[in-house]
Amino acid sequence: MSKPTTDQQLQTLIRGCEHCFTTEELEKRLDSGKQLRVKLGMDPTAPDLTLGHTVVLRKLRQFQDFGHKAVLIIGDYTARIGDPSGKSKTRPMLTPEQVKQNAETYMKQAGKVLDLSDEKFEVRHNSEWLEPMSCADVLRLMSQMTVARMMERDTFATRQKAGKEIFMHEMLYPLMQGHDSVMIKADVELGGTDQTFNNLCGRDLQRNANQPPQIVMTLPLLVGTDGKLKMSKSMGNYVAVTDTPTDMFGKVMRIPDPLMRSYFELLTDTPEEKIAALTDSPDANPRDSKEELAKTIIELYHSKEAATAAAQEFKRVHGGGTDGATDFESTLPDDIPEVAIPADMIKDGEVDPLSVTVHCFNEKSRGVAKRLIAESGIRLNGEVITDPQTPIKIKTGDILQRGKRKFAKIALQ
RNA sequence: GGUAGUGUGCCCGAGCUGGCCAAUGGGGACGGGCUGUAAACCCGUUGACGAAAGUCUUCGCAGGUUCGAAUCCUGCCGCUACCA
Repeated sequence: MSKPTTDQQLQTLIRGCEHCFTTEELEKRLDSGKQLRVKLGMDPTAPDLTLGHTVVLRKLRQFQDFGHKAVLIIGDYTARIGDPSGKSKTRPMLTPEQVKQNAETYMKQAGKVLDLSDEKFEVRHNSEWLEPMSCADVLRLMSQMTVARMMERDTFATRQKAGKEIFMHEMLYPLMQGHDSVMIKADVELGGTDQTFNNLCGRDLQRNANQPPQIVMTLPLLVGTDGKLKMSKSMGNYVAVTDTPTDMFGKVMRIPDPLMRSYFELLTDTPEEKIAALTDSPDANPRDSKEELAKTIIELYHSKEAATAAAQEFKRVHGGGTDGATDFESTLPDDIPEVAIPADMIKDGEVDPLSVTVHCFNEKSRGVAKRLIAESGIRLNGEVITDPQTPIKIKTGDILQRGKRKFAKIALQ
């Protein structure tokens, strides 16, 4: 394939971005023909990647495909502050070992999207230059920003308004992140829209350091499976890139319909016309469109076969209008975790319903198990358990079910 | 440093003229129903132990008053606002 023209690159790169500061600069920089250094910051505290992370990673990959270099910054030093965008208060200080381990996991997972070859990928830790800074260095850094400008930042502004505390050191975060850009001479920095301020900071600092300011491209935040909040691990509304095909399928099928379009746009390469046909057309059956979405995503992180298999399993388990095979056995998912039941829990082949429930599903007390049973939420081989008192007969291979989608395969010991 | 206010269960937030408070309400979460395991909607549950009666632990922390305290008093700590 011949080298794509500046214009082709530009069109592809801009697509899907929320903002680009500025497109003209990007065009000029691409036109120079040199390999651009495209920066992406990574927080070493959250090693499990979600589809939310992949939105930015996919963009980075596009740059790589055009021959540019991805520069991953591991924010091992900035993690000590904690990004003020997050709500979490004090962050535990990470040991170098933890950072290393987290970074490895990250890379392993990011590798599903990125090209990790040396000529297109570089990793740096920001402790490399932040750690040795003297107080004078920090003063110099701080003198480049005014309080007023800092307070413009939405998270600071809203917190201020809400009467929430803001700590001085938090204001250092954007500066440090910007300083990273200076140190690695970034041409472009990518990030979610919540990073806009931080990334723009880099432009100012670079300008002051007589560097051409980086182009800042921000990508939309992926809404989580709950349909409301930004996808994040802490909110539990995420799909992890390491999720099994079955899990991915189930989670994607459960997203609210209106989210389909953005998922297609941000997470897949599906061409616009097809997206329109699947999501906007009145003929499109939303269920089928969503299945298509789920399969497309699984293909990206697993394989085509896995995608098809997951779809079939889903149909079978949830009886999506198939041949009426509704007996209990045939509607079980494939991968039910096996739970060993300790011998002392069993008496004459019977167990106390409360104990097994707590044991199999890790409930936090017998009280919640009791409630679940009272609410007809616990089933043994498809039969609802009605009385928490009556011991139940149990044998290896039995299926205990909690709610709609938690299962455990009994294994007596 | 001064003055005023405030600190409640996963979160927000009532209660605070003492007992009827394990503590109203909302959100979230969970379970059931309806569905396309979507959304919306309806019903229910949401401190621990107990079959239950009941018992225990919980309203920033530590003491005190009282038959009895989330509620009153004292000290401490945190947060907020105004003033300095």
